[in-house]
Amino acid sequence: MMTRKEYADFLVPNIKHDREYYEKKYPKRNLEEGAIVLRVAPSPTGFVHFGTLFQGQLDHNLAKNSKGVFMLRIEDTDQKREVENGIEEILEAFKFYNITYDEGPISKTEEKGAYGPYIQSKRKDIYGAYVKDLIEKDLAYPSFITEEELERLRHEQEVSKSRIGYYGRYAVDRNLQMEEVIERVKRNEKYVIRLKSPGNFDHKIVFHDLVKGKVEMPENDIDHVILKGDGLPTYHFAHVIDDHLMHTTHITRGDEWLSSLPVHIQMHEMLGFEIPKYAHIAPIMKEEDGKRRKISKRKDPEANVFEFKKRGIPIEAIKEYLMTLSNSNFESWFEQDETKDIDDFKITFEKMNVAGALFDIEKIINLSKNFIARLSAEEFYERVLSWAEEFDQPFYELLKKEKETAIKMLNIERGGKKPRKDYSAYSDVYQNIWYIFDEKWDVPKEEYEFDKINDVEEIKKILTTYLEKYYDEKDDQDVWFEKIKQLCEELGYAANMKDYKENPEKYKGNVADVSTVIRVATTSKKQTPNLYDILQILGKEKIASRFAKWMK
RNA sequence: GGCCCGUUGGUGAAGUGGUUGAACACACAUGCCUUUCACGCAUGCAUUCAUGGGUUCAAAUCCCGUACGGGUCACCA
Repeated sequence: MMTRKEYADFLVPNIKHDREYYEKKYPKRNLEEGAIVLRVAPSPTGFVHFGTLFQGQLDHNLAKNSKGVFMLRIEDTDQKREVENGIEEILEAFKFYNITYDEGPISKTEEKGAYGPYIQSKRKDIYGAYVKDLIEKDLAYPSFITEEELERLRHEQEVSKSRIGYYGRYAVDRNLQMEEVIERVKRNEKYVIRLKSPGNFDHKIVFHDLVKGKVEMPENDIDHVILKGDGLPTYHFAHVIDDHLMHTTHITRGDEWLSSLPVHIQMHEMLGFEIPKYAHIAPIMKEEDGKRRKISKRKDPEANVFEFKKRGIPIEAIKEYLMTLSNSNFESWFEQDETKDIDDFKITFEKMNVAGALFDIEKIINLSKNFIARLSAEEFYERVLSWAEEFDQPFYELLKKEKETAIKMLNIERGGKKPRKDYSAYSDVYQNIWYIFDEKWDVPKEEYEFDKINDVEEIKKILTTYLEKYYDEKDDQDVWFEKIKQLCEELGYAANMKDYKENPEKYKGNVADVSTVIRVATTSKKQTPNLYDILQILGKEKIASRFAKWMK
């Protein structure tokens, strides 16, 4: 006959330390009053999800503003779903988005912080210690029931319209005698460890969630698996143990977890742990066929944070968006002074929306446009350059070679109170500036976007007259435009729009039409930033050679 | 099906019983400015807060029912 201690050791063998050891190893944190401890805990099961970033940003902000601690923990207890490089991708994403954590893995083998390991698969001994403690106290038991049997039970319950699950009279293994268990284990039968739930479904528990407010739910009476057949814990158990030992004060997580709150509370109680505060965050939604659903890794490319990097949307824009989703009053706070550090905004749980917001790429693009417009030409250039290095190699080479021209081009109508807002991402740049580079300047005549004036003789006349009689590199913009007007008058076009609108029949056309001819001849496009600036960047020689195509 | 959570314009939302004639931002539309585009400026865009009932002198705000949407009921997180 075994003692309960020996029994626990028999069921969960090779555990080096006991519960007391770990309790002592991870003492209470010495933090300031009001400091909160949070963690983001993604699973390495694929690309990094937008929601993970959202939560990371949120937790980081909350921890920073309370002088608390923000941790990154990797929840890799599902070996079947784990993907190669999953952990590295998470680390990389946090690094790229510049969301820094105080504790957590910094590579697959290294980590920082005194409450680790921060990768769950490395915490097996810890979970084992606590499972054994529960078994000793007869609060957990081995269960031999197979998946097929469980499936049958489920079916039975469905037919009899009973509540589904392994609980109460259905939880037959909870009554197994020690002798029988030992016998079956020795016969090599597979088993898991289940919680011996003391709950009663007819009893209600009332809980206060930081986001959802008061929540009332039935007590948990299901004997959930806490240790799986592979020796790793389930999420429920790992969460309770880890957040207890890491002294997490506030659990932020997606609201899909709300319904398992009763289990988690129960586990805390059974283990004698203090219950942390919970904040169940609404997921980011997506609309499809008039229906809303959670944004999904599989169906929605924009759920992958890498997509924004690839598209060249500044991380600052993404972060602003995330902040707005967290607390909508962020926007007006930030508007007052867009140079301030967004981390200084204090997010509060109270202001978080209880319902899931629809993902809005238009809003992100708008934020991105505004952010890019505020950048100096030099900084914008550097950002585009490093983006191109990774995603558009030929453009990268060109930018490097033609740095000065590129910066001049990016600088048009930049700075000042009302900057241009025509770049929504780094990937927009090439299509807007390519024509300034001689290397790219080889446009077939049919691609020129001449508009109202498209008669070759007339074009030739305008260009020739302009170049020979009016164009002077040294003119400032006002003089330059005066001369364009003079050109118009000489050739029978209205020099200003008002005159033209009053008496359109008196003129061949107007100053806009004439400007368009010059614009198209130099850039091939009828829509460009300020023509004067473009002509200045090119210089007389290049202008002349570009005009030449039409002057033969 | 059981158990939970939610519902204010196309979108994010403000709103916590009475100056709400429902802020603000994005999107959209129109106009102005203008050498094109972009910017900027102006105007418009929910006669009403899913819906039915109730409480109240007064409801988007409080209560109840209904509908719809979402989540969960795994040895996945």
